[in-house]
Amino acid sequence: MAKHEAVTDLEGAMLGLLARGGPMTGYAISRAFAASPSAFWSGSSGAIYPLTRRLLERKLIAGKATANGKREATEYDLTATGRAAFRAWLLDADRAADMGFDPLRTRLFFLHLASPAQRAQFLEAVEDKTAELSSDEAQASEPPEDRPINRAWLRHRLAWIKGLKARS
Amino acid sequence: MAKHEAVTDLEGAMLGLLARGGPMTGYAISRAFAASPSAFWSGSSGAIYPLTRRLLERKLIAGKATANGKREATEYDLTATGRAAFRAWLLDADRAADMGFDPLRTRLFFLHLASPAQRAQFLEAVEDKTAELSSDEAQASEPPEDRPINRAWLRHRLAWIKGLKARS
DNA sequence: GGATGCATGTAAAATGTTACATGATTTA
DNA sequence: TAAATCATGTAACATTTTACATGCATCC
Repeated sequence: MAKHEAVTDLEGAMLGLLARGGPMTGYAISRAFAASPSAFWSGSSGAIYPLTRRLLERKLIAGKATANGKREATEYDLTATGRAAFRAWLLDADRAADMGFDPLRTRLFFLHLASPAQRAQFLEAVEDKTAELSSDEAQASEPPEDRPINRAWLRHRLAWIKGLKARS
Repeated sequence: MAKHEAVTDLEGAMLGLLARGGPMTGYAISRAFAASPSAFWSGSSGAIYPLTRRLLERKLIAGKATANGKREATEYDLTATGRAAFRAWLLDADRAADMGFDPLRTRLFFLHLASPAQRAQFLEAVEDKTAELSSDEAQASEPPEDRPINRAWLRHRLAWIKGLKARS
């Protein structure tokens, strides 16, 4: 698995979208990121279109003109090289085990600097908003395949928050 | 709370380090980020020194020359404005409730594309590496105040992984 | 005396954000 | 026919990474 095939997490996720539901237009990829409940990747056109160009240059994806009804568009799909790069990214347990960026965890390191009342109010608000993310309305915009994964993640996060409240 | 005081998460975390254990030199701030178990922020000098300059310009921190033994250095601490900005960042429940970036969650959306054997091997490896992060050796480099927070986070993550294995 | 740690930075490069811009098609 | 959605992009800007660079102090 050559180093020159290594992809970033955004690239890996984009290749994953194509592996799972491709071929897709740049616009569809953009919408998929924007629909994610995480605000971490905006899925803006300023991120997606330059990225598709780079992946085309590296021959990890290939474009094909299509006439979707009346509207013309370019749909992208994985090449064989792209599929290999995606698998290497997907099964990279070292990177998967990293703690990543968690805006709640980051704040907890400093939460003892706030008053007990502020802490309680904060945890209560975070718990409410987290519970909201599990609601059917919030999940309606997510792809059905993603929902159980996010649900399980949120369930464990709520358990964590409950523990924090009990110990605070 | 004026908009011009709004800080990013890296800025908030840096202000938090000073609020918790300041005053600190740029180098000490850099080491603190580098010692974090999360690889998300490298804490490189190329990130930290320009950031301290920006926060100085915004008057959220103030520098003071010190003679720490023989070695001369500049130590930074929060200003009153900086403390207010830190508190606004710390207690922002909307941002705290975001799902952030989780390299495992990101991969799970696509893990069904791998074979059952690959999936099992992957989850096993991630579980092992996650358990390692809870070990005393791994935690030795973290500040003592951070350890229980990371321990609890890792405990809930391990429960999640166990659930994934059971359902896979 | 050499390695390690403290301390501070810069330079080049890549990445990603917000905002701007255009135009076609479909739906209400 | 007006608004929303599809579709593609660029420009300016900020941030962050990797790599390079320097010099002093301390420990072995």
